[in-house]
Amino acid sequence: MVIYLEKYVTILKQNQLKITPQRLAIMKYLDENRTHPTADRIYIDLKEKNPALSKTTVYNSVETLKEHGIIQSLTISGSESRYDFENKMHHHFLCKKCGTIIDIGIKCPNIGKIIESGHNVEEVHGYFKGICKKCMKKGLG
Amino acid sequence: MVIYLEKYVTILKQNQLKITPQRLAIMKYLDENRTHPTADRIYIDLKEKNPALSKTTVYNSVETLKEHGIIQSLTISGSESRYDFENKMHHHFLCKKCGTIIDIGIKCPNIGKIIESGHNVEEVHGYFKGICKKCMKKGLG
DNA sequence: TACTAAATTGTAATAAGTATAAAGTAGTAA
DNA sequence: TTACTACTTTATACTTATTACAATTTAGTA
Repeated sequence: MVIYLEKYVTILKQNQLKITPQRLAIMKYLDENRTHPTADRIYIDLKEKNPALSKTTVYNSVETLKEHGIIQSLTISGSESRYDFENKMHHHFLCKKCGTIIDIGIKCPNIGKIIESGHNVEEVHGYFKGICKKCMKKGLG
Repeated sequence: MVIYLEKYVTILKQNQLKITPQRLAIMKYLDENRTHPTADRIYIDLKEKNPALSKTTVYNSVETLKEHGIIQSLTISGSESRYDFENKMHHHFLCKKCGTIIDIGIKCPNIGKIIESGHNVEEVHGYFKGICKKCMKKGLG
């Protein structure tokens, strides 16, 4: 059992963060659920096995993980933040029909230009919105 | 006086939208203030000259203008939507120090790939975050 | 085993945005 | 010009995401 959490323990140690069951559970959840969940979704799902979990802890934890570059957050849907265990640069596609957020494995080739112009770029977010392939096939587009 | 609003009247007519003083004021404000204001900012500034203005009207109006492609909205800062009279595709840079949102006049060259993969792309948003040129020069980076 | 700083928890507060219903107004047609 | 109707505006109440805060608990260390 513990062996499966080794991965997350290592990551927390590398970042000099305290190893708490809540952080481990959140990291495991995000690693295994690459659906870009909201803080509320994480909370509801993890509360099942850990009824003592507080929503504030979820917010605190994702904030900490984000600050250390362990996870990243998206604001694609506008109304709430979503979290992604993948920390390499990639883009996202939001389907307006089914709400699914799909990972788009491309890099932005424009960053160089922006850096050249004098800005210091720390984060890059590429969001596409429309109707996804599946919904198009169903004739929902 | 009226002559200056002609531009916005024409746009509303082209979109078969009713011409109301509130919509004209909001369009004029967004056209003249390319600072990507929030709904609240628009409301506060326009309320000065039109104390009867309602915040709901601002939300309703920007939503309508957005649906018709007259303006676009950004979710770069996470906590609230911002509005942009410019409706051509361009990207944005948010400075984490001074909060300024700078227009980046580049196009995303990746859209073709996403369309090829079967998705129907309706919106493209490119967000960069970091420290802007001005703040870097001030040594705030 | 005991200590301390950091993390967790529950509650309360804030802020952005939405729902609703009444009142007002723009566009149209007689 | 008038009257009509659908759409718009307004004010208020409500919802939802997130943050603030203070008390309690716990991880890491000596």
